[in-house]
Amino acid sequence: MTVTIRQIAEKAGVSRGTVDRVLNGRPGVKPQIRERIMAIAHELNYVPNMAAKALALNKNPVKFGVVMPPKEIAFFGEVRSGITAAAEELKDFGIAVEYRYVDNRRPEEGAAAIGQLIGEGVSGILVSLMDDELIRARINDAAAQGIPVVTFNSDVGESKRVCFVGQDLYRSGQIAAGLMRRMLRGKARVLVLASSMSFQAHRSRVNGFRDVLSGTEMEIVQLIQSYDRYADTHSQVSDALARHTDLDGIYMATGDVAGCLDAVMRAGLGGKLRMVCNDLLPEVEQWLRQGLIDFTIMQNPLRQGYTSLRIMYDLIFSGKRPESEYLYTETSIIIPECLERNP
Amino acid sequence: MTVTIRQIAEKAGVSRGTVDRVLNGRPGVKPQIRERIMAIAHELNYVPNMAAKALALNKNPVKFGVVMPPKEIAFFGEVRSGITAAAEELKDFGIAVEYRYVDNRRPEEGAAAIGQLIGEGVSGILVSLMDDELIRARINDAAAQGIPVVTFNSDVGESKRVCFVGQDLYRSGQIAAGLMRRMLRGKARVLVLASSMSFQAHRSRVNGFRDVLSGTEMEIVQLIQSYDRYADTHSQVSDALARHTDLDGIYMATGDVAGCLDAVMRAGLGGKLRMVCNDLLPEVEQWLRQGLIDFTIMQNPLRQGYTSLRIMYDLIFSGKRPESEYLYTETSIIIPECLERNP
DNA sequence: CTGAAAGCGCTAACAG
DNA sequence: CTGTTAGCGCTTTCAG
Repeated sequence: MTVTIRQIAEKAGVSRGTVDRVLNGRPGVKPQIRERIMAIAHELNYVPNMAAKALALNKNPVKFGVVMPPKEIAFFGEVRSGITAAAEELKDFGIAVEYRYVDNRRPEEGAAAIGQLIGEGVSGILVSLMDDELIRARINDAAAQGIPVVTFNSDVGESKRVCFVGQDLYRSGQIAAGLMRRMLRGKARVLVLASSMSFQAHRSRVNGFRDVLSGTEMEIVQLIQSYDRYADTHSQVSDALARHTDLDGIYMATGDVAGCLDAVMRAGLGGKLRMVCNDLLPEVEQWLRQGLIDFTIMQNPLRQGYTSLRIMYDLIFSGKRPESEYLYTETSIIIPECLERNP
Repeated sequence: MTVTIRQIAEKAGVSRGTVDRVLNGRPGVKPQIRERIMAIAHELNYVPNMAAKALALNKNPVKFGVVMPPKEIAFFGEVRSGITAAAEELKDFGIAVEYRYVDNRRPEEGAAAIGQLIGEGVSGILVSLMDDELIRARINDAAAQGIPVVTFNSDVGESKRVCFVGQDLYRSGQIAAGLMRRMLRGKARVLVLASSMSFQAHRSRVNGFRDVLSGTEMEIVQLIQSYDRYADTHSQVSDALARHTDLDGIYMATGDVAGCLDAVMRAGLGGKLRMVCNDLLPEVEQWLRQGLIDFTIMQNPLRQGYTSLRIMYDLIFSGKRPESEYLYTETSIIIPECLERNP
């Protein structure tokens, strides 16, 4: 029924060892034989048996490296749980995972970590780091040595990574707009808050939001960039609230949610404006429950972690390349009723 | 590092074969020895190696049975995809899956299918059938013979199934109420549509909805039960619309969405009432896009299928019982912006 | 009731 | 460059 390496060997008139070499791209086989074996494998529709592979690899498991921000940051803790969940499932299947936690504000740290992992002979690397020249260079180094890299949660654009696993930011902007529309029917005026439009990643959400609203009577009265700084956010939002007294809602695409909310409260507008933000930081959960924020749009950090490791596993063990360069994890709409713990 | 069956054997002064018998509850070992081996296994913290198990089982894989409505029903097609996805991942790990598609309106068919699978010697059964006495009896038969049963998507209450994998219906009702509140602030009057309140499953959603609204100024003006019949739904909703001219929204907990929507359209109220329903049938997708329905609350059929098979696998292969009797899959809030296929 | 041995499909180390 | 061999940890005969 299922075709094995041995059958290929017999049909090709060579030994299992040789077939193994060919199938795993190891050196030291005459090109002719190599081709013949490949042809036969193809013809017979050979699919390697994972269990057997795993068992044989048991002694020196394949090592994967992970470089990410410290797991103490709540969000990344979740991501890591996803990775460990996948690792747990695959524990018996010949893999080991090596984590490196780095300060994401210091690209040289991340780059160094990647370099180290390459040195240690890992077979693949998962990377969640800022989009920086140093990082990109190391990713390309790895790729050049045949070590696949998968970026997760935040992509490193233009690099030679195999794929990116994370949120579709543009879509999350679209969804935010859809929610606003459903709350504010017809003519309405909204404020948009972003940390900075100069990064592609930050722009995407705003673009998604804008594109959906462009077909409606709703209007974006102002776009605030406050670089994630509380004081900056607070003062800019306060100004905007004073200027646009007829405001109906605020979309916090990125940036400091606390600064924005405090400004709204101080202006005595708590609960009067429709507010949509992203992710589920503890403060946000509070505000959601209090009705100060209406919706938050969430990434699924757990699945981001889980998926990235599985992708890497499938890539290394079955040579299965991901279906697309961008693997978007679901983004979900959250209201407090989603969070209740029911009996 | 990792402890093997052989180490246990050595420590106990018996052969690997005996240890295997004990660890897998096979008969034919003296109670004393059995206990001693168990003790040592415990002490050494033995965890079986899945890959090895799988490989050894390769010749006669463990068979799982699945009894469910025909996969031609869109929803169940999705569920099945989840099951096959899990089966695919586990293909090399010593399992095979046998499907039986039955007409869910005829419990005797389902019961017969379960009986057959038991006869064929499956090691576990996944069941998605109506909550009926015949089904319950067969599930209990299986359980009595030591064959674990997992129900998915729709539970069979009071049966000896190991656990249920599916949606938290009460919560989906809560979420619906939460969405209504966000669209209709303050005083508002809503209609609730259900197919029948005499089944626990159908009641749950309505209860969740009602419980959330009970703390607010919103009011349920009427609860319609129309038993999933189009004509019935259409006429009852039409009547209700005529009677309650100040209606603000409709929650379709279960029941015939088409009948309800047609009545609303005919009354000239298309787009004027806030509407929330469940699941994503093709018609619903249409109406969502047209703005006739505001939100739909979705189960994740794919994950329901995937999870049930994994649960069964873990149960059989590692003896790991699920954490709870109820394994709820995420329920997500859908607006058309969630469905756009972006470039 | 228990032990010994063969084998699941693949890899790796050592010979040739 | 290629073949041979000895496992990986567990299950499953077949003897005893």
